Amino acid sequence: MSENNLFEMKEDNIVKASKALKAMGHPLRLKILCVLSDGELPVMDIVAKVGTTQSNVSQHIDILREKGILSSRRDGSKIICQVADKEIINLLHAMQSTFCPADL
Amino acid sequence: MSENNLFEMKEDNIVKASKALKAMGHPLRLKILCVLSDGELPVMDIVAKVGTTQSNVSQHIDILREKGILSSRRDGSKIICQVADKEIINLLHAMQSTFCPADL
DNA sequence: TTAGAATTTGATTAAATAATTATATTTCCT
DNA sequence: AGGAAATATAATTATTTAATCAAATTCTAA
Repeated sequence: MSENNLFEMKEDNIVKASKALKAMGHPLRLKILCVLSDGELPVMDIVAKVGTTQSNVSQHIDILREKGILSSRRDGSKIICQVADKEIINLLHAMQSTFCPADL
Repeated sequence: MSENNLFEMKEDNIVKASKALKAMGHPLRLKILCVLSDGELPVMDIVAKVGTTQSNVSQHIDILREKGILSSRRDGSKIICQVADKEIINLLHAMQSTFCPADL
């Protein structure tokens, strides 16, 4: 009987999930998440790895933070960033096997 | 030794995945995928379920199709749509448990 | 072969997003 | 206190994206 669609088709759930997806669906932001996939890094290191300006990275980090996908803490003068939780890491791995199966 | 970031940090992989994510990261498009999560449906039925115009749905379906997330076939006068493959379904389930854990 | 349903396409306009540049803030160090 | 490093914010402009509406296709069935 369970005619149960994904997200129960509840508007709130769908909006929430689509916001998170949109946040991850920008090449620079996805790259930032990938760079953080095996550990936390200060912003300056992320900037060095992804190859754009500090300001640009900072703005994108903010977007990821707002959506709860990335978290950060201060350590002295640095802000250390990491993927928010293990669920997101899992999700990233699932995406890798979905979209880049050849690279396994 | 394996300093291996997700997607191997290859630009191509990242661009490809982020495009797919962006395609899913729109509330109407995600809703369409959810509606299709337990089976194929003709466009008109999708329109009825998601509540917007036929033209709008058609355009969004097109975007999903372009990115390989949704596939369709003709059956008589109708176009029947379905989620492209099981990997995508899995991904949608992973997203549900990541973003809507309360609803399990 | 024409009428009519189902779907797509195109044009227009409105709205959201992104990159850039410059400026501000915070913290550390001396 | 004052200067330098690390990060954030703001304003501007360019680009994308979305919704709407009208017109065009494609197919079916009579």
